[in-house]
Amino acid sequence: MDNMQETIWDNPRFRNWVAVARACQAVDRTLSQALSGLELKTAHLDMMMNIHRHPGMSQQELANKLLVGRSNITMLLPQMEKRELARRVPDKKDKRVLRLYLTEKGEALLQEALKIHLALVERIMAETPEYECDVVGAAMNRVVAALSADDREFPE
Amino acid sequence: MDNMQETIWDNPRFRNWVAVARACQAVDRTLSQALSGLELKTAHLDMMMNIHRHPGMSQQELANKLLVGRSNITMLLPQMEKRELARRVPDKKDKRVLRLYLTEKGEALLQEALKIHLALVERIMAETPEYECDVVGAAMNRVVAALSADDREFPE
DNA sequence: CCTATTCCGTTCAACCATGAACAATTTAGT
DNA sequence: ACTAAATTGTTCATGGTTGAACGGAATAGG
Repeated sequence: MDNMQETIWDNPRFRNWVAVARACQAVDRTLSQALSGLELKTAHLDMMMNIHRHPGMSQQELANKLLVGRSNITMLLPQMEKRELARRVPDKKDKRVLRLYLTEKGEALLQEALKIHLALVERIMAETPEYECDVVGAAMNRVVAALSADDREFPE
Repeated sequence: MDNMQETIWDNPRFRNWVAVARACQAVDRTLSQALSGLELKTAHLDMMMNIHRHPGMSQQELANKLLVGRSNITMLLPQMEKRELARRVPDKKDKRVLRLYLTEKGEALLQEALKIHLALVERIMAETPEYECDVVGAAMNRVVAALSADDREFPE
């Protein structure tokens, strides 16, 4: 009768999601170590990846994409500006917003970091055939969609 | 010619892994909010899940499973002891180790938290057929295996 | 038996992330 | 035009996480 509490571990969706969370944490930790040679934190890399993909985005838009608070962006940006990896340009139309761009130095460092990141991803996915990777990615996109449906709009 | 820098986004493994990391972060954030009603943090839930599955484990073993430092366990445990959710029992054989157990109150709270967690997982996985969930879980287990192969032993 | 090494848990200082409160600016309602 | 509400970025106090250094305890090798 007490096996009711055990039932949850036999639930396929639950057990498999736990595997996802576990893998994600392990990869994050490994990536952090791999990036230490570039004096780069994963938070900075995530920012640079998004600014690279969407030049001129505001801090608010960046915070939404990274799923963090605006204050987080405010705290992290000065470090990147001092290293001359990114710039904040005031918007002409709206004097409240600052638009973000990567410098040449930032783009160069991003490429180095992406090489490391790509190498790690290919190592952990080496045993997984490409069509299975697509199945995984599609499932994860549905996860994000399911959450953004209720929570709020989720721009892409 | 500058499309070389874009190539990485076209890499299936990289793009799909980014989706995994994104989904994981979104779910973590949503779960944190969902657990706030129980006055419970995800870190505490992870600890309780592992202690429930492996009663009598040491703090060191717990830290290894959670992929965190030992100090993290030391900082978190007193809060749970004050709430009478867990106990630390000195080992008779080895006076260095403290063995961890959940109290009745802890087990009860864990069941409540797992209901919330399960409901969330089933919501985000609702659109994904069960056999695809297994594909995802198997791929993630290979990820952990690939990392633990080089880094260190990874007990399960 | 004695010493060196290893292991477990703790402490502490430094670093990060978070969310509420705030000033400046824009937008909406009337 | 004018006030009220909403938006953007910043500041700050709080709490969480980390890694190095430490003391106590067990183990290995003479």
